[in-house]
Amino acid sequence: MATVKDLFRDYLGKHGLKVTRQREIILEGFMGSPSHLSAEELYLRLRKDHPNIGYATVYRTMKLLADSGIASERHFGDRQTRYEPNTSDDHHYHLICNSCGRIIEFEDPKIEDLLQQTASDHHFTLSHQRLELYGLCPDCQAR
Amino acid sequence: MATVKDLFRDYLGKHGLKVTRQREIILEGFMGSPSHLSAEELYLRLRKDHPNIGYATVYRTMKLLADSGIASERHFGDRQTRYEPNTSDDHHYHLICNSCGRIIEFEDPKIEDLLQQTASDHHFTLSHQRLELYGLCPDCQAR
DNA sequence: GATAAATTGAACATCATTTTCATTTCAATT
DNA sequence: AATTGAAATGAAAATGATGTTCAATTTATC
Repeated sequence: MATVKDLFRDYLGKHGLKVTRQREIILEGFMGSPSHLSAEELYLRLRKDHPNIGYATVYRTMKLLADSGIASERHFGDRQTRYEPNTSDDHHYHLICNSCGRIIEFEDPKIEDLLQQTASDHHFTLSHQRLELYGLCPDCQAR
Repeated sequence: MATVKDLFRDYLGKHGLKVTRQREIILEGFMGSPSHLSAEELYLRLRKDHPNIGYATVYRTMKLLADSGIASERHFGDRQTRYEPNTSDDHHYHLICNSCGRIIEFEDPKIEDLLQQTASDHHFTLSHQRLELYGLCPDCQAR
């Protein structure tokens, strides 16, 4: 089976780009971290084991991961761009706690259908979608 | 009936803030412009008739409009924060063309119900939500 | 109208991200 | 294994949206 690493190598090859030590390290670091990290957060994590990896390289590589379809860019409330690995069963949405920042993912085929229907009604062809619910999680309500 | 202007004055008064010429000009400019303008775009528009209004003042006032509930901040694909007037019949969503940037608003009570249901399932109390569909509008598909 | 507190505008600060550019690395070839 | 040209790297500087500072001005209240 094609691993994510293979996918990335493929993508690089087909675009005249090179497989480098840094890109492999960054991909591994990304796959082995919790989802929704920002480029900076990933940089800080990688730094421990790889103090020689540059800030800009992490930014550049995250863009490549997004371009290659391995990751998706996400924007939540704050300023930073966050990345999450793309799963094959694509569409999921987010439930975000305003207080503790907890992020819960969920899916809903019924919602998905309705969204697709709406797009069709307006004669749009959809590329991607964003759905986020913000509120207080049970724990934070308790306080 | 209370106009938006009255609402804003009220808000300012109750918070020990002052009604100034600039704030009134900015509010009027905002209400008289297409929705989804960024602070910078509004600044550029206002500048024509009011060359003496400062950049920072527009930013500050837009924040006030958001705080007072008159406007809502929105983040679409790009970096800029955009503002839209708050209507009383709150929840609507956005359909955005990747190519020409056109923004279409829509509502859907069925979707709204499903979202509310999802939040309940996770014992979340919702504060706000964000739903955006990105794709190509009919015109841009034609090209 | 005097007064104190809030606001303004211009310049500067900030924060995430991007770009520049000299140096290094990769990969295809001799 | 050495050559070579294109692409990548890292450090520093640039960028772009937004925030903040501070002296000068304006507003609301007395």
